[in-house]
Amino acid sequence: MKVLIVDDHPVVRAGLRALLSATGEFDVVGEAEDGATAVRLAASLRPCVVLMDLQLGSGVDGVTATRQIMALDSPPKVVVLTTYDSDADILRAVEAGATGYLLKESPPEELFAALRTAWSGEMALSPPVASRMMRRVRAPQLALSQREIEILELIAAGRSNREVSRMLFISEATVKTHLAHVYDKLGVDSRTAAVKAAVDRRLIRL
Amino acid sequence: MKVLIVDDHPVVRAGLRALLSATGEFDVVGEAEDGATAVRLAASLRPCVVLMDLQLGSGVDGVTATRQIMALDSPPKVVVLTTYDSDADILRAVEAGATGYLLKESPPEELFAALRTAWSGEMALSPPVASRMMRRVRAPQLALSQREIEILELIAAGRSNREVSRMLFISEATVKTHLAHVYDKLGVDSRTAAVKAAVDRRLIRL
DNA sequence: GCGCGGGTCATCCGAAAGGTTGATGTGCGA
DNA sequence: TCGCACATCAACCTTTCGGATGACCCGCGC
Repeated sequence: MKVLIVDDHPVVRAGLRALLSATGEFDVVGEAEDGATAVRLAASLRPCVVLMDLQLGSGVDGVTATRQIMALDSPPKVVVLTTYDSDADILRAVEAGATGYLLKESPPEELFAALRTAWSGEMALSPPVASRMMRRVRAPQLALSQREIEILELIAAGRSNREVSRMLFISEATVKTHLAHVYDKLGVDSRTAAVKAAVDRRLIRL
Repeated sequence: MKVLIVDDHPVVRAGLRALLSATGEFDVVGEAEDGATAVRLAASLRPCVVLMDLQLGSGVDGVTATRQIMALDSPPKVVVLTTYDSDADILRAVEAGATGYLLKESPPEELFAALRTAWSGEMALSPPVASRMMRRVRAPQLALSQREIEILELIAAGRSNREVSRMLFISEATVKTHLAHVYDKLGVDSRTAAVKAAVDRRLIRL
């Protein structure tokens, strides 16, 4: 199975290449350290599966790269391999077209299994990720909407309501309304407390 | 050269093992996924060098594990391999007795070189790390005082100025004065932005 | 002694944030 | 088709925050 590795850490790339190659089952046809290279190599090398880290140091991030790869002709499957299991990351990755989402804390066997599953076209989620998604559908009143997460992330980045409103092309009143809903759902009454609560519950990442 | 790998991510561990073993120069004699195991294996396996990640998921963190390993009889060298190059992390690791500090974004050759250098007893710092150290000795005025950090941590926990003032038995005016100094030092103009800046620079933890 | 940084406090004011209520439109599933 | 969640906006009001001052005390180093 032809695999393309995308990670901004050379050590991790080399490690993954060695790990996958040793099985004999996987053939690492290329490596990319940034999003642009990833898209280019995905188009030219035509791998079966792209193993994608979400945290790429500079330039295009993993989600954008995934979206661009899925826009190719007969695109490969994309399996996200990352450190964090925040709602925001998972949602964006799946929305961008990722066929799998697993954590670096997973055992290697799970990685192999996820690559096989993804290649067959099935969605491959590691247990912690799957349980997060389950909790999300079971308790939708505690979950923030994508818009609310989007706004809360900008708040967490230190932006004012006005800045957020301009960045999202909406009115300041709307930002305040969304934030009021966020405060209500998280049981807090200030932006800073909301950020902490959201980080604690892994709804966003700082 | 006998190496012990300490990292909480099985995928990274397996990758590093494959990478190091492939050189023929390094012999991975063991792996540990947490600090306690790391100390135990360092004592029983007697590796030449311990390759230590600072971010261990649960239990003892990498700095503490390093300190405990250095307290052993004829301890091995400890080389820190981590993602972040924050002042606080570097200082704590070196203070704990680490002989090397390199980033996961370094090329594999640098990793090999650092292991050799550390084994020979020399300090091995990757270039970005070394430059951070240099900047720190040149610009010590960027550091927050203990009191300022104490207040900023409460702010990061979502407390209001009034709550902080009552928790620290000082007036609200004093809290505001301290915060104004913090904003000035961090180059921001709101509490949320200050929290983000401080977390980014590892001045506080969330 | 004097300067300097740190910690403490106060006042005044404008800007920002938060609470409340109510309204409109859209999409989706029962 | 009827709700319901979501996203959008507005007006009003209170509280909080942030900026600009100025002041006092303490410990430390030159």
